[in-house]
Amino acid sequence: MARPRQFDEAAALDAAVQCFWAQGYEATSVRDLAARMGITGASLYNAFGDKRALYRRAIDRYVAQSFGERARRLEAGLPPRAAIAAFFAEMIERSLDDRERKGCLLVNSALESAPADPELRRAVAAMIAEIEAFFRRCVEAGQRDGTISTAQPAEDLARLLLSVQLGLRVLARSRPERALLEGLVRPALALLDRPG
Amino acid sequence: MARPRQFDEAAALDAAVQCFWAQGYEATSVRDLAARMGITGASLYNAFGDKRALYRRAIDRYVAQSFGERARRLEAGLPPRAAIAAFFAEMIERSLDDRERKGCLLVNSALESAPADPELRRAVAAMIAEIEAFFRRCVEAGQRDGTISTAQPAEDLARLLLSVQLGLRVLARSRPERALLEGLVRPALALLDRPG
DNA sequence: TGCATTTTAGATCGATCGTTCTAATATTCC
DNA sequence: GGAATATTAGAACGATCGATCTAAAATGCA
Repeated sequence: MARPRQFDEAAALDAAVQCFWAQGYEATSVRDLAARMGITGASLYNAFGDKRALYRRAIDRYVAQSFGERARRLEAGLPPRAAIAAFFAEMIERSLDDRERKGCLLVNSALESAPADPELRRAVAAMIAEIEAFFRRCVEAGQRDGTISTAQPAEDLARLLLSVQLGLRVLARSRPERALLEGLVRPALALLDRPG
Repeated sequence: MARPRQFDEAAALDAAVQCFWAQGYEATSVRDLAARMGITGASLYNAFGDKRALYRRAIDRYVAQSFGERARRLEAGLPPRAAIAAFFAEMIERSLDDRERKGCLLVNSALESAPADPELRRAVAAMIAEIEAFFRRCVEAGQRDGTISTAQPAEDLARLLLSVQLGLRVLARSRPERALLEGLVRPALALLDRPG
């Protein structure tokens, strides 16, 4: 019927992720976005709606690619206790390799857009709940096969791991020091080994 | 020699704290600030320099009043293990009372202004290090008097507590649920009790 | 009281914000 | 090939951004 889209929508979305990730929502202008995405403002609005809708899609894509991929891979390939350890180890390496100090887009947007947009807030909360659910599945499986302590309920241990992960992401943006990050993960993992 | 300042500088700074706390740096305009502070734009620039300098002073004031006050009070009035527990308990209550979901201004600005302003970044990192030092003093004192486990080095335990605190602050903004926050603190405190 | 100095209020600066509009271009179906 | 339609590029919109300027008002010291 009509002229097909000339640019690669997925690649453009990846570029938008980079923008929002590096600068945050407010500090990223639509002109920044269009330039990095290699399209014009009109095409951006035509293809993605408005800035807010693009942000939402960028977050979705980021979470699916970074957390989703890692959770699936580790949960399928490693025993539960090792999957948790590997999850944190990968996060530390990612954080230390992050020269731009971008941190985690999900954590960033959890803070930046908390009060403003209720719908986005709910979406972010749901994504954080998915991370919690990953930890919980690992802890429960580890408790069943005896590799993780049952001194604390799986529910609470998963919540602790979640908060450690979020805290690590915050800390890494401010002080990306290996000793600091590895030091805090050590006692968290030791807690899982506690006899009970 | 000249006309004295007509407005209360401390009160104006408190109002600026409220603005930056609720909306973040980028989303707060100088006009917002001036209106909430009860002064005009010219007075704001005259008394505080520019928006960035005001932000910096607001963060300093916030940290001195919220964390500084609490750390001094708890460290002086409670045994170390109890001081840590009380610190987290107060933080949970504050988070659940926070209807505007403002979270912690220090954590917020650790993420929002991480890449932009190196000087501010260093200042925020130093303030976070002060929180770490508070935890470390408590853990070391508790290990000396036998109320805190020595199975993990005080250094690592303090880092874990720091990351749990930061994570709790992030989580509370997204999901301010008592069961969630209390659940994650429970295993963190249990780790301190571990025999060793 | 009068001079020096600072703070005030409000207009105003150029730049940039998110968004939309106007044409021109390119494509598919008939 | 021609009509219909979507996408393109770029100008343009009003609003708002951080910051400054101009006077007028108000104070402390002589």
